Amino acid sequence: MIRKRSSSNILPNTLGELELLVLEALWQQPHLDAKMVCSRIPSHKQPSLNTVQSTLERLYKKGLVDRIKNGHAYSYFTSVSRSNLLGRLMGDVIHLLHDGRLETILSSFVNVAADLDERSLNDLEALIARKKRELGEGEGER
Amino acid sequence: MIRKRSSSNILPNTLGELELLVLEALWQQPHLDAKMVCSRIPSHKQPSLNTVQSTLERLYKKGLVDRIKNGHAYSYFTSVSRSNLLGRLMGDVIHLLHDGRLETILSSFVNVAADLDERSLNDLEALIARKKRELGEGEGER
DNA sequence: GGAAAAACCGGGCTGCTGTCGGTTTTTACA
DNA sequence: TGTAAAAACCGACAGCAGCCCGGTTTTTCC
Repeated sequence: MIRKRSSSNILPNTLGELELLVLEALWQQPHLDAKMVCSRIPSHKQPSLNTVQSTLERLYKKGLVDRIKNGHAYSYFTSVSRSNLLGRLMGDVIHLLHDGRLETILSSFVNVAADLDERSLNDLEALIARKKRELGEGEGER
Repeated sequence: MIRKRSSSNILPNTLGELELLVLEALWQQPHLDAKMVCSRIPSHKQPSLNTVQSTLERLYKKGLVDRIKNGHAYSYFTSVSRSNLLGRLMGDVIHLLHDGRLETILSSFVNVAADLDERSLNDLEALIARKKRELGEGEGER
């Protein structure tokens, strides 16, 4: 019997359902204390205050929220923006599965974006154009 | 005590480390039996044959690999391409975190792609152009 | 100093993956 | 055809992460 290492989800620390709801609440309205966060969870899945506190604690340890003592209670706020987190998770997924060929990544993304209408594609083009400009200016950086 | 629902990772069925290694092996060389898959796992984390079999079974239930009886043993092969899976996972992440504004999604992605050089951006542009053309043709569909 | 509120601690439960051992079924071959 | 090897199948346990909360301690604020 060896039975040494175990588990290990390849995307480290994926989000749980409640964790997401909590983040959602804090993105919508930063600087809430645990009680406030709790009251902003959709009523049909209202957990207890303690549960919310556990969750906030875990998010804090993960670095997704930060907090400051505000009088008697902690005041929580997200330390990453929504698009920031989205980018991070996409980065994880990509890193996990890319095979070195950019084509793979790009076409996957464009297919994901396939549901999007034409305007979205235009938006994407605009963003790319901007990125290219930045790339051109900043040359030797990074 | 209520203690009803529990857990629920918001991204359902994320991949484990071994699962990924197995998929990797099958992408590289489809139609392997369990033994073959096992032998293609990097030696520093060689699991037992049974472990690999369990993993294949789980991947099968998840619909990520398929198999056919080939003589005495099953022959396994992936039922999703790498870029397909990548797209699916990205879709999950996006679905999880998008806020309705496309800008959020797109800018996240482009930032992820920030590491990419100019040629990548050109590739992406080309893909978008193609997508737009498809969109133009297929009009009233979907 | 005492009550109320918040933080903290610890523990139970679930679901998922990794890890196999042991048993049954199938195959192949002598 | 009978038997040994190989593969599938079954079931079990460990570990971890997330959910869920009751109870205790600490802090605050009159």
